[in-house]
Amino acid sequence: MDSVAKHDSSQPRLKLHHGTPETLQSEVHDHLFCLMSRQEVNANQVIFFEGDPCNSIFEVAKGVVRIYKVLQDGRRQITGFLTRGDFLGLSLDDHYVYTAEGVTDVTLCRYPRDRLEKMLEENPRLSKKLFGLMNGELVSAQFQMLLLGRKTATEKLATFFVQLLQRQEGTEGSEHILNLPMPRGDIADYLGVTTETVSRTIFWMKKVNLIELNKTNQVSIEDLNGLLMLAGPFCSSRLTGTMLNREDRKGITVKG
Amino acid sequence: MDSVAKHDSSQPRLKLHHGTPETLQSEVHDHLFCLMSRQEVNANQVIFFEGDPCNSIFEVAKGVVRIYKVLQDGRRQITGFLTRGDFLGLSLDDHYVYTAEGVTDVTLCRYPRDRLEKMLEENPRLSKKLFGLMNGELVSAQFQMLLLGRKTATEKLATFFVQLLQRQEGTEGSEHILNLPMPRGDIADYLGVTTETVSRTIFWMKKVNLIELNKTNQVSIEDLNGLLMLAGPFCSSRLTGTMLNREDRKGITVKG
DNA sequence: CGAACTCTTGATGCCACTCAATTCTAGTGG
DNA sequence: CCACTAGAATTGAGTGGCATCAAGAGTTCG
Repeated sequence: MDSVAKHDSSQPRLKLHHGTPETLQSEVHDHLFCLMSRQEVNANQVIFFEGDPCNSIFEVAKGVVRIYKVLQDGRRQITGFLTRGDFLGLSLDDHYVYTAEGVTDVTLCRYPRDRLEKMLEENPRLSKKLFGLMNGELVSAQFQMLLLGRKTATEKLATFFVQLLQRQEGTEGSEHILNLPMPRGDIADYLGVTTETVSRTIFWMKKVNLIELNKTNQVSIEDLNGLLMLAGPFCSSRLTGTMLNREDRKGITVKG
Repeated sequence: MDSVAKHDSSQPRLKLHHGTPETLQSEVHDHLFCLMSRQEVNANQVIFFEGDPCNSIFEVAKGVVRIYKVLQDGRRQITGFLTRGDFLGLSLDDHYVYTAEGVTDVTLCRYPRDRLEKMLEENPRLSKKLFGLMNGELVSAQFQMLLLGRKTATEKLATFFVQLLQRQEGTEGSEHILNLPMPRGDIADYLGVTTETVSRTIFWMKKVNLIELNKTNQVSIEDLNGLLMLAGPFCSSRLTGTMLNREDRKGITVKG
C-alpha cells in the first residue's frame, strides 16, 4: 500500500482528539473494519466496569462516553470524555482499568481483543497507529494531572471549555457555540471540584463576560482570549501560539 | 548478541514500574542494545526541557528522574518519578511534552529516536513491548488523576508511600524501610499539595504510629495495613487483595 | 564554623467544600 | 395544554482543609 492516507481528507479539519490528529483514528478504523461489530448503548448505561475481563475494545462512533475510577466511598474521578473516533479499553491488560458509561446514547464499534492483538503483531503500520493513539492519551493525561494538581477552579473550567472547543472545531458551523452534553456533576468529577463550584464558576464567567449561558447545556464563547489566558498557554499543546504571563491572567481575573 | 538478558538478574525481583512487569524493560533493552550510548546526569540537572525537539529516547539505568510540567507562574506538577528500567521521552511527538531532571545523579541509556522508530516498524515484538510500557504509564496516570482530583492530603501521602514500597519491593533486604530520594518539595509537587502539608502529614503519620521517621529521607513502615487503608484499595492495581470500606479508613484517621 | 539549603512548626486567611433550600427543567399523565 | 413530579442546577450561609506567610530548627558542605 502506498504512503497516501486512505481516508477522506476533503475538508481541512482541525479536530484534535486528546491532541491526536484525526487521521490516526480513521486509518485504524480502516485496518480493523473487517473485525467490527456494532453496539448501541443508552445514556447512563454502563459499557463495562473497572475490573471486568477485557475481551473487547471499542471505538466510539456516535455520542459521548465517560470513563472513570471510583474510591470505595463513592468519590469519583472521570478521566476522560470520549467522542467519535476515540478508543475504549485500549490496553494490554486482562481487565479494564476504568468503568465506561454512556453520557448520551452511544453507538460503538466493537473489536474482539484477541484478534486485534493478532493483527497488531502482524501489521506494523497498524501497530504504529495505535501507538500514536495511546501516546495522545498519555499526553492529555499529563495535561490533566497538571490541571488537577495545580490549577484553581476557575482555571480548570476555562481549560475545560477550551478543550471542548478544540474538539468540536470544524464540526459546527457556529465557531463559538459550545455544547455541554454532560451534566454538571460529570464536569465536576472530571475537574476535581464539586457541582456547586462548577455552577458558581460558570456564573462568574458569565458575569465577567467571558461566556454567555444560552441553555443549561449550551454556552457561547464571548471572549476566547480571556479563556485561553485563564486556561494557561499549554492547555492542550496546540491552538495557543500566544504566550501569556501571570500578570495578564490576573488582569482578566479582576476584570469583572 | 544472544537472547539472554545482559544486566544483572541474579535475584528474583518483583519490581513493578508503573504496574508493568520488569521483564518488559529487559526485553526492550536487549532489542535496543545495539543502538545504545551512555549518558551521565547530575542531581538537579535538566535532561531535556518540555518543547525541545525530541531526538533521543532514554532509559534510566541508575538513579531517579523527575518529569514535570509547569505553568507560566512557576506552579509545577511532577507527573512521575522514574527509576531503573523506566523510559523517558517515549512518544511519537516531535517535541518532548515534559521536562526531565535528575533527582539524584543519574545514568541513562540513550537511543536515537529515528533509528528506534525504524526498528519499531520492522520488529513487531519490540513494538508490542513498548506498547505495554506505554500502557503501564497510562494506567498509572489514571490512578494519579484519581489521587489528584479526589484524595485528601493524608490519603495522597499514604498512597505515595505504598507506591514507593511496591517499587522497591525485593530490592531491599529490610521490607519496611522506605527511602525518599526526593526532597519534600518534589513530593508536594507530585501530590498536588505544598511542602508544608507534606511535612505536617508525615508528622501526623508518625504521631498515629503509621510510620517512624529514621532520617529526613528515610521512614520505616510501622503499620502497612493502616497505610493501605488510607491509600484506598486500588492504589496501584496490585498488592491489595483486601477490600476495605470507608468506615475502616475512618477508624484509622481518628486513631491518634 | 558559617552560609545556604531544606525541613519543620506556628499563626492566619481564603478557596472550595458541605449542608440546605430554592429554582429550573424535562418528562409524564390527566 | 397544563399541572404534577423527579431530578438537575442554582443559590446561600457557614465551615474547614489546605495554602500562605513567617520564623525557627536541622542539615550539608566547603
